[in-house]
Amino acid sequence: MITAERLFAKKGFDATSVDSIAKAAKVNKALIYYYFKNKQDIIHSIFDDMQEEMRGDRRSSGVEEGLLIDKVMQEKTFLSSRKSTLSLLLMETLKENSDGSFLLQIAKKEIETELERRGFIQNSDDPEEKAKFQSALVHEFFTGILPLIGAVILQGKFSKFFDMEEELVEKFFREAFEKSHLSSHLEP
Amino acid sequence: MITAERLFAKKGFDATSVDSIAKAAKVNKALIYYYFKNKQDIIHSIFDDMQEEMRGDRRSSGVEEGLLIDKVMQEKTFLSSRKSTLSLLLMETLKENSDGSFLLQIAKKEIETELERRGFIQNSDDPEEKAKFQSALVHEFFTGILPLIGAVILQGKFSKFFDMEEELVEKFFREAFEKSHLSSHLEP
DNA sequence: GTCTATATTGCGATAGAC
DNA sequence: GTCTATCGCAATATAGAC
Repeated sequence: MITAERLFAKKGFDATSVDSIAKAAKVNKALIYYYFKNKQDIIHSIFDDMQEEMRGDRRSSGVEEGLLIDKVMQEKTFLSSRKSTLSLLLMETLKENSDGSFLLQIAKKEIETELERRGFIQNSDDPEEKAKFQSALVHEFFTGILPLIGAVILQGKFSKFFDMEEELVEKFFREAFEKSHLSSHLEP
Repeated sequence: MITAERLFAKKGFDATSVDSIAKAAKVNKALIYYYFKNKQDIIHSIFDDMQEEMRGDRRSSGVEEGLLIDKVMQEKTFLSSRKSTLSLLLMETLKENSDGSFLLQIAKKEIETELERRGFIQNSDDPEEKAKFQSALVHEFFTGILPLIGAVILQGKFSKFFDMEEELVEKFFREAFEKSHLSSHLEP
């Protein structure tokens, strides 16, 4: 499945044949159809796995102390280990056909955990509290998660295209993210 | 071609057959191959058109005065009119196979124009000046362009998923973008 | 320039032996 | 569970009449 994931990320889901997956994974194609109902089922399983992994509290390994930006960059490093899945997830989300629920589901979980930790109240009856929560939700998704995912996926292409060392891009991204998103965190 | 663009954005490039394009555009399939060398040539033409359109100074119609955030939201409205192309562009950029040059080329043009307007010096011999420019480049791309494009493409899905009025999402995005990206604009 | 018809290949999916 | 062989179809692309 990890082979399929890599191929999907490379050429896109629709341009990747089950034949090529079987060949790359050195297994028989019929075997794939023994474990997966059809091609869609493969990508579906990949997304399910990702969702599961995000649910698990990998943050337990992280330090609770330290600068916020350090935690974010640690999160970025973790996401980088799932770069292929993220690419694929975003690609499929962009299709108008898709409702984007896989990506948004994962983002929702991440953001809500984060916001509750910071003292925001979800599902409040007070319209003002609710608005604050929604505002923070939009803020986190569009100026937090999106740049982060974008950096994970596009940093390499960016550094090649602009002929900059990847470490330099990483450093500048760190500064930019801290100055823009992190410094604009709202109080609940 | 605008029909092809819409279908590509809907199901993705590879999942869209030339047959379906011909049918949707109510033209003969062979006619498409008369005007375009092959399927790739269609998407290539779409991207070329986009690049051309971005080169044209549509900004001439915009006001020079007014709040920065107003200009940005005006830019966002313009980009929304090219939502399909943007989706397609981003989808193709995400493939590891792609070098992402189409999207980055367009972004480069946009950012460099913007940065020079703000007094940054490109291609300076002074390493400090150069670093400032590169830092701003990273800043603009990852915390400026990316959230903007993301909002154009995903705002609709976001509002459906979280059951919020699209106008409300738009309003919160405006606030978030102003507080995060715009307020962190660096001096040259 | 625009159409019909068709060549040709590649792909998803399955049957059935072991 | 794992393999070979193959079916059926859909997709890209072109030939050639008008």
